[in-house]
Parts: sequence; C-alpha cells; structure tokens
Amino acid sequence: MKGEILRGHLDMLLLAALARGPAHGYAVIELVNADSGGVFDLQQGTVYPILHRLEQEDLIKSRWVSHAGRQRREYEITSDGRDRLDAARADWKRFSRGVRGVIGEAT
Amino acid sequence: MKGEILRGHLDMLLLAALARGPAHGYAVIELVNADSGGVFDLQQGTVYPILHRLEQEDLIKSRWVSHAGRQRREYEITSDGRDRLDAARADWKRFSRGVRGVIGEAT
DNA sequence: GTTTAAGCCTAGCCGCGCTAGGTATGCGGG
DNA sequence: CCCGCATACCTAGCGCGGCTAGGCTTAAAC
Repeated sequence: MKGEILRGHLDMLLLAALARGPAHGYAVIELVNADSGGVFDLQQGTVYPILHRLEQEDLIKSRWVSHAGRQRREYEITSDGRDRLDAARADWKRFSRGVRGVIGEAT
Repeated sequence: MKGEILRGHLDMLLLAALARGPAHGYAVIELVNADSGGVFDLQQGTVYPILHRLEQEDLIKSRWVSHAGRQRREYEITSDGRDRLDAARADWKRFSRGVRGVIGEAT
C-alpha cells in the first residue's frame, strides 16, 4: 500500500488511537497497524515526529512511565485533541463522500 | 478542505471521470469538482500535469478537437487505464476500510 | 473595446511521510 | 554468560506530488 495516500490523515489516525486510552509511541504504532486490519504499516520514523508535533500543538500530552524496568513515554489525548479528532472525522466523512461521488461506488 | 489529503488519490479521480466518457481537461476539472459535491476544488495547475503523466503512462490518450472554433485536447481512457482504475478502486476500498477500522466509524 | 469565461500550459516551492540510520535495555535460548 | 531479538526511543535528510502563481489565446458578452 503506497504510503503517500496517508497524507493528511495521519494526525487523525494517531489521535483516534489515543482516544481509546493512553498509550506509548511504540504501542500506538502497533495499535493503528492492527486496527487497520493490516492495511497500514506505519514506521517509527513516521509516527514519532508526528507525536512530537501533536504534543507541541497541545493535542496530546506525555509523561515518562517506567514499565518492567524500561522507560516509556506515555501519551494521552487532551480535550483540544478530541476536538481536533472530531473535526478530522467530519473532514474524513466529507472527503470519502467526495471520492465516492466521483468514483461512484458504495464502499 | 486541505489539498494534501488528495495525495495518491488524484490519478483515480481523473481516471474515474474519464471512464464516464471522453472529455477535455477543463471539463474533467469541472466534472470531478461537481461529482464530489463541492468537496474538491481541483485547480488547473494540479490537473493538467497529471493528465500529461497519465498519457505518458498510456492510461489515457488524447487528440485535438475543434469545438466552436476553439481547439480542445480531448482525453479518452485506455484499457490499461481502466485496469488501473479498477486497481485504484480496490486500493481505495482497502484504504477506507483501514481508516474506518482505526477511527471506528461507519461512514 | 474591454472584461469575462473557456481553454491550454509550466516552473518552482513546500510540506510531509519515508528511508535509513542511531541508541539503550530486558529477556530467552543455547 | 552472552548473543540475538523484541521493545522502545530518536533524528537528519530526501523525494515527490500537488499547489501557487504565473502566462498565453480566442470567443462571447456587455
């Protein structure tokens, strides 16, 4: 699956994953990849920079947590993040409706 | 609507428009924009270069047609183009299914 | 006769995801 | 006991595709 088609949708996907509950970066990657049913195959180099940006935009916040003697950065979505996610879902609906209108398919 | 979300989907949209029947570039733009229900707002600078590339890839072919004393380049989808369109539709289904799996929505 | 719409085109920018690298630690098996 | 693998974090820099912003011509409209 060509990666570039994710352009502009990744923020939504990561926010949606974190809306399910707090998680650390590595887990977010596996969550999204798993929830997509194997369609996506996000790489660390794709996800970590986005998480940092989302945190700078106050859409998520993080704290270091030790787990099994390891340090993890656990991310949690903020209320601004939920607002953004709602908006992104609405955009996604519009977008997919537009595509369906052009290609003329139900799914 | 942020434009970058179209990344990787534009070929499909243009091929789908031409699968409805031959059309010249300007008409393709209006067709896609209209069929999308006003969701998309493709610009000439976006579409023309893609049409040229699609023609180089033998997915569409063109000929000059005079219409009301004007010269138009009329594009027509090839059988390779239809194959590509079918593949793109399948990719779209996979992609949107993946997104729905992550964001957890029906639409 | 000049503005608007219909048509075509291209150079170059810019942002974002990917590639490809780097680091450190815990655990299981040989 | 130590080697490899999975876990877990990070970043510099590339590549490319769509957009911006321009330019050109001719027919219709005012």
